[in-house]
This record gives sequence, C-alpha cells and structure tokens, in this order.
Amino acid sequence: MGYDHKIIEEKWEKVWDDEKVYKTDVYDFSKPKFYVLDMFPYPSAVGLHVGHVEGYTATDALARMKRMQGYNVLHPIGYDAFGLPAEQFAIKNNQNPSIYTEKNIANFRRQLKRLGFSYDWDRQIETSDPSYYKWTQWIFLKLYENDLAYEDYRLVNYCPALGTVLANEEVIDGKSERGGYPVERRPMKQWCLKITSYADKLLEGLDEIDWPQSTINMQRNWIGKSKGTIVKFSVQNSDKTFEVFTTRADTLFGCTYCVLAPEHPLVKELTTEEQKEAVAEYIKSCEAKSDLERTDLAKEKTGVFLGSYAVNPINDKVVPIYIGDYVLSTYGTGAVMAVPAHDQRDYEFAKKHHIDFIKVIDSDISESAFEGDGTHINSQFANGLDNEDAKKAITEKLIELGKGNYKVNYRLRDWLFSRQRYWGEPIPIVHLDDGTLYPVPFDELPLKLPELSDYKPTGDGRPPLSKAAEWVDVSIDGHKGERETNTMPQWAGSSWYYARYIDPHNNEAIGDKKLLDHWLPVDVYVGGAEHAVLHLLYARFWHKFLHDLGIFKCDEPFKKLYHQGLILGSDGQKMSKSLGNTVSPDQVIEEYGADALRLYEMFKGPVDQSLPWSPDGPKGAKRFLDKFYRLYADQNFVSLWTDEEVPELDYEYNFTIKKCTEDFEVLHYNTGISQIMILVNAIYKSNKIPKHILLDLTKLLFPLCPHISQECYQLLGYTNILDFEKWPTYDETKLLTKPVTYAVQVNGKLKGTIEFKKDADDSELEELKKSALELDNVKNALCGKVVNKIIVVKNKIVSIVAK
RNA sequence: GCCCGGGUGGCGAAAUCGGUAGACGCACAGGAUUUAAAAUCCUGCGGACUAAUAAUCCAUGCCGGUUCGAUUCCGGCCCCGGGCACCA
Repeated sequence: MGYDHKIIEEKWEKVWDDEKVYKTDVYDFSKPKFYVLDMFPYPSAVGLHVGHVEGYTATDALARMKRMQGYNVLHPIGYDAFGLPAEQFAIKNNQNPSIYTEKNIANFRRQLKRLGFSYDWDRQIETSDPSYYKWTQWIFLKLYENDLAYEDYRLVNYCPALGTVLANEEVIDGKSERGGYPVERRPMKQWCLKITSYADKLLEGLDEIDWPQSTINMQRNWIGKSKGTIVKFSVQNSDKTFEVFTTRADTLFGCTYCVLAPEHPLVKELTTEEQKEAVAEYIKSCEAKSDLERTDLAKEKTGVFLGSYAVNPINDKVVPIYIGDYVLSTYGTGAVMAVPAHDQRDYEFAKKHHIDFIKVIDSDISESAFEGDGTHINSQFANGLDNEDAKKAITEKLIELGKGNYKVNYRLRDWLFSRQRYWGEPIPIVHLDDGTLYPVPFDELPLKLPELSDYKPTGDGRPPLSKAAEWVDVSIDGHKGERETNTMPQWAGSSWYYARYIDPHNNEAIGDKKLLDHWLPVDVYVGGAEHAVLHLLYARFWHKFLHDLGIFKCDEPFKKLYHQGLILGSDGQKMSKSLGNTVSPDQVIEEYGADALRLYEMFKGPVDQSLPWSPDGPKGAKRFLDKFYRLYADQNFVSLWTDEEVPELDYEYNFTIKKCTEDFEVLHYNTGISQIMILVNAIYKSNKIPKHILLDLTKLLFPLCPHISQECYQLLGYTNILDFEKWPTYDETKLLTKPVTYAVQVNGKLKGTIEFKKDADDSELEELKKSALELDNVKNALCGKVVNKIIVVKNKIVSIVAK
C-alpha cells in the first residue's frame, strides 16, 4: 500500500500557506534566534535545478529542527534578479527584462512551494525591485562618500561589435565567444571599489568564522598578502626611476637584469631607437594574447631588451632592462628585479637571453635556480647571513640610502564595478559638464531604470542607458550633466541581501537597527563552492564596510558556511541541456512526491559531495516513506499499537533520537536517515508498537519529509502543526542497556566475538580474557604457541599476542 | 606548474583521538503471495577455495614503514575532480 503523495502533500502545503505558519515574528526576542540562509537563485527560464533542491532541503530541514528545538527561526528566500539572460531576452524580444524576470520568479516560487520549504514568503526580495536597489545604491553612495568608490582607467577586453566588455573566459583567440567578433584590450574608464583597503580586515576575519578550511584557504590565497621590499632602481644616463617589489631582497646582489611588464608606463621612454621595432612588435604580440594565454605560456619566458640599463641601488651595478609578459602589470609594481641564480623563471629567461648569473647563496645552480635558504656570498655586508637576516640587512641599507623600504603587498585587486548593461542597478552619479561628479542625494533614491525603446547597446558602443534622453541630458543646479550610463554588476545586489531579509519593507533604512543587531550574523549559510571567492569575499567586504559605518554590529556576515556539492547527470557529467542529462524537480515530484525527492537528496551522501543523479533514487526513498506510512495507516500495524513500553526497542529508539539530533545539526543527514531506517525495520519485526515511539518518529522525520510526517502525526490523533512541537529527547541510560560485542584477535587476526557487559571494571575484564581464551577458534590458533600478552581495549577488543 | 578536495563491493555510501571493513539504501538473483502483474514479505549478495551459513586466504588507488592490530598515522608514487591572476 502506497500513499497518494499528491493529495497529502498539497493538503499540507495549503495549510502552511493559508495559516502563514512560517511567518517569522522578528520582534520576538524571547526565544534564541537562528538565522539559516540559502544562496538565493538566479531566476533562469529553465526553473529550479535538482542541485538547488539539495542545498535548499539541507537548510529547510535544519530550520524545521531548530523551530522544534525552541528557536525563533528566520528562513527566507529571494531572487538574484538582475542578470545577462534577461537582458538578452529583452534585446531579442524588445521587451523590458523585468517582464521576463517576473515570469521566471513566479515559476521558481511555485516550485519552491511545491517542495514544502518553510520560507517566510512575506520576506521575499528581488534585487531588481527599486525598493531593494534603493539601498544597493545607498551603499554605493556611502562607499563613494568614504573614498572607496573611484573612477579609473582599466585594461579590459572590449568588443566594439557587441558594445561591451567581456570576461577572459568569453574571449577565445582574440574573438568574442558569442558572434566571433574581434576583441581588443583597451583601457576604459571604469568604476572601481577599493576592496584592497579592507585586505587586512578580510584576512583577519577568516580566523573567527566557521567555514570549510578549503574555502578559507582560497580566500587567503586570493588576498595574497606578502611582506617584502620596494627597491628603487634608477635608469642609467637618465633622471627616470622605477620601483620593483620583491620578497627576496636578500638576493639583490644577484640581480643581473630587470623586467618591466609590457604595459608599464616607462616602456616607451626607455626603449632606444635601435630596439624600437622589436619592442613594438613584442608588445603587439602580447596584446593579441588573452590573460589566459599569457598564463599558459608558462613553459617559455619571452621578452625583449629595451636598450636601456638600470642601476642597482645596492652596488651601483648596471643591468639591462627587458620587457616580458611573464611580468604582470596588475601585481606589485609591474616591474621586477631578476635574479637568475635564485629564481627559476629568471633562470630560464637568462639562459635563453645569455644573461649573467651571480650566485649569492652558497648552493648548486648547475641544473636549476636555488630558491632555498642558505649562507649568503658575493653580497658585501650581507655575506655569511641567512635569508631572513640578509633581507633585513639589505632593506635597512636601502632605507639608509633612500632607495627602498619594507612593503606589504597584496594579490587582491580593486573590484571593477561597471557594466555596460541595462539590466543592473543604475550608478547614482551625474557627470557634470565642468568635469566634476555629482552624487545623487540620498533622498532622491531609488534612481530608477528608465524605460527604453530598445535595449541594445548603441551603434557607437555606448551602454544602452545612453539612449534615454532623460538620462544623458540632465541639469543640476544650473549645470548640464549626464548620468552614469554604466550599471552595477550582479554581485552588488547579492553582497548584502542577507541583511535585507530581516526588515525587508523598511523604507527609512537598510533595517531597524535593533533588529539587525539581534539577527546578524547569519548562523548557517549554504551554497555552492563556486562562490568560494568572489561572492563570499564581496559580501564580507560590504559587511565590514557597513560595520565600520555602525550599521552592523557584528563584523562578519556568515558565521557558519557549508557548500553543497554538484549534482551530476546519471552519466557522471555536469547536467546540461546540450548533454540532455538534466533532471527537473517537477518530473520527480509528479512521480514520487516532494518528500521522496527531499529524502533521496539528503540520503544519497554527504551534502558537500558532488554525486551523479540516480534515476532509481527517489523510487527507493518513496518505498521507505510508504513503509513508514503503513505503521500509521495500515490496520495490520495499527492493531499492534500499544501504550506500554517495549524494552527490546529501547536501545534503537533512544539511539535514533541521539543520532538524528547530533547529525542533523551538522547537516549529516545521510547517517541520521539510515538510523531512522534501522529503527523502522526494528519496529516491523516487533509484535507490539509503542505509540510514543511512533509519535517521536514523526518528529524525527519531519525536518526532511514534512508532508508525510505531518500526515502520520495526524493519524496518531494529534491536530497541532508539528513545527512547534518539542523535538524528542532521549534517555542516556537506555543507551547502556545493549551489551557490547568484543572482537577477539590473535596476532591481529579476528578469531571470534564475545558479548560482554558495557564499561566493565578491571576484575571483570580478567574474566573476559579467560573466556576469550576459551573460544574454540582461539584455542586452535594458539595451538603450539606461547601467549606473550593480552591487550584489552574497553568495549572494543581483546587482542592476544602469541608466538 | 601551484593550491584545495577525493580514490572503500555492480552502484550511492558507513566506519577514521588506530580496534570486528562494507551499517543503511539502490540494483540484481531466488522464494512466498497473486489467475497474472504491481505492491508487499522472506532469503542471498566483495573475491578466492568450498557441500558448507566450518575453517582459511585475499581485499579500502599503488609501493614501502610504524604497530599486537592501519581505510585511519608516516614516507614515496599513480589517478580523478575543483580553483588559479607565471604573485617576483
């Protein structure tokens, strides 16, 4: 007998909806708070993916257990609604992207409700809603006010035909991925956010959050703090100077040439007449390469001599200056000192260009550069020192000479914040005719997107917003001006949304201060590992900024983070339309029900692991749920119900409560579920079924499969909503009732087992040893041998060592 | 090349302060029930050798080491996945 999942599930979803069961009273401070959050989805046209369902079920189950444990739970959802697909749809159909977006959101909402997620629907937010982006713009203006937003020329991949800048991955062989149009690297004026000012704070914060170690490491590497030295080189026969950053100041006496990045501002001036042609050619060849290709050329270090020479400030040695694309303009100073003897890249480059080697650390450099620690030689006052002391001595000397200093350097770059799109938050800045910038006053926010007659970029490559007359022709206090026609990136809206859920309808502030203080930070945040760096770093940056403004009390947004793994197609490949291996949650719900889908996804393995979709998985989950349901609805079982205790079930019953409580807390649903199955199997074998166990079983399964659990609860005769019933507790003493099984080994090989009292004392363990030696298998194994010693590990093993 | 994960039956996995490897489930096979099927129930299910659910041996990517005992710890290697901005 199977239950009709459609009827039962829709029945309870209607109750939850009609009675607004999941509406959170955020002002109720009488209970401890618990804020559990999903990364909000981009509302694509294809709808929800089974991968979303995995993360969302994990948080929903946690939210439901926490409610039962007496917490006031905040569990909201929203939509990251700005984005490229909507814009492309709008261009194609000449329709405002909001229409497309709204349609998709309605579909997402239907699917999310049909999965029985316990979201507070009165808190749904959309980043494209003016009442939301009003505050995104507000934060931008605050950043601007605090000198953290600025305009600067940045080298970007610009595609004139598409009228937009492309990401590295969208450029293939110098052509755009879409359309195959030529792409050029050109400097463009772009808005940037000074995330680098927060580098140290972002680094320090990593110590206090409970995140996967791999994600913390990735963020740490991304910020890439390194301590080193700035060395000022002068150019021979010239008043020009350039600086290099090095972490190996100890090797400065070994410097035999310098390399500038092809984009370095001094390249032109330092190129001599005879080298002009070769240099120009080289620069051109670099332009054609994408960043990715430049990176790929790791094997061979290319470069060209400029014709000029630099003077090493430490010993006045004259060394040639090259340009080479293995030096990046975006890291350090865009120039390096090269020490072929002690840096492998320089070693290879110098070999190729027949440049001198000077060994300054006593070592063997016949095969490769020596990059380790050692005794310094050929280094005047630094001779005899080790690396660290030499760095110090040489840097101190440079300071004395006025030719250098200690310097902390970061890999992290400022955040490029402009997009040449329509479908994004307008940047609330007006460019006045006199060249000054006019920030839109706070009380004029939101600055709403204008309607356009069409959404394409202009023919001359300006962003779509430049088409609106009211946008590019404004007058501020008698000055003519033009509004910023770039919009913000999609990251903007997702960098602070977690805070807006707390007080989403507040029109005077991001949120009521006392609510923000109470509810932040998010206690548990779940989302894909692909956001390990960008989103999760940007959100931390904005949070810390708003903390410094006094808006947020805590200084980290997400206390605990989990990543959900990818769900792959049943062929083990990434699910994609083109491979035809996608699975729609709608399909699975239709056939097996939402509870079966939820149960399968939580049972199939650890949440953070990527796993292929198993077509039979939900079927197996439904089979278990039918089996579960029969205990409550099938007369054969109902007639076995009893109010008495059934001692032989005590252990599994109490252990199941313990296991679920502990495992669910840390999102280890798979092992909790298997223990529920063990208990259900035990009940099936019993000829009496205690009602109190059936009652607690509905509660234990409820977080994962809320519909069927609520139904069974009702079948037991209860009328309440399970969400606010008490989470079961267990009796510790009942866990001791089961005797322990000792394994008996001879020389490490298993020879048998003995059931024995749990936590036996020393004299009892002597008896255990005796009975172990009595086992037939043990006797046989010991035949002709002498027992050397017997090791007993309490509650686990008796190990007999014999010769 | 660098960084971070991971490798256990036909499949998903469980067990890691070192202690009975494979819990739980999927798939499969046999049986019961049924006119039949579905559903359900029972049984088996890493491999070898077996009449055997007797014993023994081999098995947690590979090779070594430590140990009474290693999936777990150490050293070396191979493979798979993810990330990357040659980071000076």
